[in-house]
Amino acid sequence: MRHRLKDVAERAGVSVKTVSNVVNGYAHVRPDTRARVEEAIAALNYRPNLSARNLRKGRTGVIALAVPELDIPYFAELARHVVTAAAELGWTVLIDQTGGAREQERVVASGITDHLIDGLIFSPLALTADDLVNLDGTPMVLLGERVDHGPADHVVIDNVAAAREITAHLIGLGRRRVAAIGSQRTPEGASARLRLDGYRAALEEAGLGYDEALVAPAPVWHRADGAVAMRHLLDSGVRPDAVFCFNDTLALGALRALYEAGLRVPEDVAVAGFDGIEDGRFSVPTLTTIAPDKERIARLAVELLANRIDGDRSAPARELSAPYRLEPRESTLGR
Amino acid sequence: MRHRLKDVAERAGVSVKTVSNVVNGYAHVRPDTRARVEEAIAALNYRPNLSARNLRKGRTGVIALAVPELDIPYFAELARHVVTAAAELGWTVLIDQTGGAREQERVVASGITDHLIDGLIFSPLALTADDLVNLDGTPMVLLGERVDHGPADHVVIDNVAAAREITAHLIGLGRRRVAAIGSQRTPEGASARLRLDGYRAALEEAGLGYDEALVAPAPVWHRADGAVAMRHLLDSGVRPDAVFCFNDTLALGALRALYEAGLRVPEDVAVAGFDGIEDGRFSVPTLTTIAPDKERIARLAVELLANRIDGDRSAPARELSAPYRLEPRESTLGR
DNA sequence: CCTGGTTTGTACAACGTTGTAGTCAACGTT
DNA sequence: AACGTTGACTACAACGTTGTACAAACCAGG
Repeated sequence: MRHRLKDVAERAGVSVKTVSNVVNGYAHVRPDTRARVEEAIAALNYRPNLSARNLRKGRTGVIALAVPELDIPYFAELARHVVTAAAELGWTVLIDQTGGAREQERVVASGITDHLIDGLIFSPLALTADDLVNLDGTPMVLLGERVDHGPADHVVIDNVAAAREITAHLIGLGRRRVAAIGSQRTPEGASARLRLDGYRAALEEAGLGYDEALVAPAPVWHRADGAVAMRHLLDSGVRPDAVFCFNDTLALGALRALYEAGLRVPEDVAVAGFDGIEDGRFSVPTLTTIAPDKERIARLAVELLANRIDGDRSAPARELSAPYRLEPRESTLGR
Repeated sequence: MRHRLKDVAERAGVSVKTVSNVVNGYAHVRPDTRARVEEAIAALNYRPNLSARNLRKGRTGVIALAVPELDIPYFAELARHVVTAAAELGWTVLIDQTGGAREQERVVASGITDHLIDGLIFSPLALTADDLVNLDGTPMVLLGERVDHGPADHVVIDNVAAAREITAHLIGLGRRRVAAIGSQRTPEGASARLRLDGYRAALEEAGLGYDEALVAPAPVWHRADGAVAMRHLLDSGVRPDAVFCFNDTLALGALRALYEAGLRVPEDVAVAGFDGIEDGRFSVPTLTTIAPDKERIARLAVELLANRIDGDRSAPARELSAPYRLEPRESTLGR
């Protein structure tokens, strides 16, 4: 049985609005009145109807987080932090899975969730800036760099610098044939492009040539794709002595393929990933990676969104950068 | 700029209700009227206000999924399937993280999400049947077996039989000192209790004694806890030749600890897990596990909830069982 | 050409909440 | 004693939608 303000009001012998005032913490309510109302609220187990409140206020208290897939650990970990950060500001998070499909992403971006959400935190894979023009004004914060300088707020990490740093780490270990796994030819694969740029920059800085044959594409970045790409590299006869995988799941797949091929990591081939997922701390061997500060990313995104929702919606788009850390582990250092 | 039924009505030269009828597919609208209205809807990019619709209809089209932690792979994978299954029935899923804390779980169960959701799919860790009496009628489906025969619908898998089967698999390989990792003494740890029962049953069936010293507790079931428990077993000098871990993340931690101790898997110690998470297909070695049919679990849960929401709310609680499969891999079979 | 039923459309109220405007009493100031 | 100010509360309307009740236009059959 659900009760309404009216039921509480009748029980407490006051007007509906007074109950509303108590619920919302309005100051000018006599203590004894407040007590009576609170007693009635407790007795009836009253809970406000959010639909009605939203209708009246034009706010829902819900934000959406759209990610490609929840069972990619990076996104799951990110989601956890977003939910936590949002909860601190009194928001509930509704999670959308886009599957990374452009059409689905466009539907989400154009507000499929309708008036149910106050704002959107969006980690797009396939979406381009063009797809974003059609927004009907729902505030949005983008994560990652796939949509370069679109019309919305961004939280990014410096993919180029991070990729360069981890590639330099491999080179610093004395490796000379450093492969890369995860390149993408599609115009949407901006993260892949940036990480490839960083990889290339590090090679050139070290005076090593860029060799197309050492770069293996991966249309999707799952474990299985990493394993396939690694096998492909080994079969092609190029014999790398190190691999930089553009994310951690690719790297875990690559580790698996190397194990199956009877190669030792890092003695024969050093392996590095990107994302800093929890798995990498327990894999055999543990995985060297670039660990973006996910908590910070989530917090910045939520704060940007809050500013946009509560503040000036026509203010120019902001771009904030989150820090990352190189975490060297067994897959490059050995035990 | 957001438009309302009224705006569309004015543009099409009809009443608000007629637009509403078009939007809701009401049959008796003349084709030319319908066309005019649809033109206006398209021109204004009209989207219904869900808060208002919900207020009027008493339905929100949103269900919640409450899980302990999203970055435990099992729950992330489950969440993905629930989101997919719900989408097919036109529902949006709101994901709640309870952290497995009893207080938080109670808050969620008692309807923190208020009138925003039509129903709840709940995978509780710490909650007991007593905590569930206070529901204000929001339909709920429980996953797992932590709350035995509570007042709500359940989707379960046969934990005892599954645990017995995988333990028997270890024994069938000739192992005689089969340890277990993940027991819990708290009254809430029902899954742990059931899996321990299955483990014990398999031992007795094989004529092997149950040895308390071979059972390592793990208050939480993360990778790190599995590693700690495994180290503890090794240090205690009991020297198992196989380990059944009560979930896969514990098992991955155990694999890691065995690797650090210089022991070979499965030659020295065979390892088995429970949950069938994706990681287990790519770990070194790959992980033998019990794989519950998560897609089926999600689908059954969504269907049970749908029946409860649309149908008779006072019907007796139903309990459905989902199948599982033993998946033997390298961690017990070798390569 | 009337009758009775169906089709197509409209007006109004209601869902539960909160913002605005207002009432009335108590208070302090001049 | 008359005044404005403040505190405590209430009545009413509105948020955008849809169910109910009804009116008008249309159709078929006699």
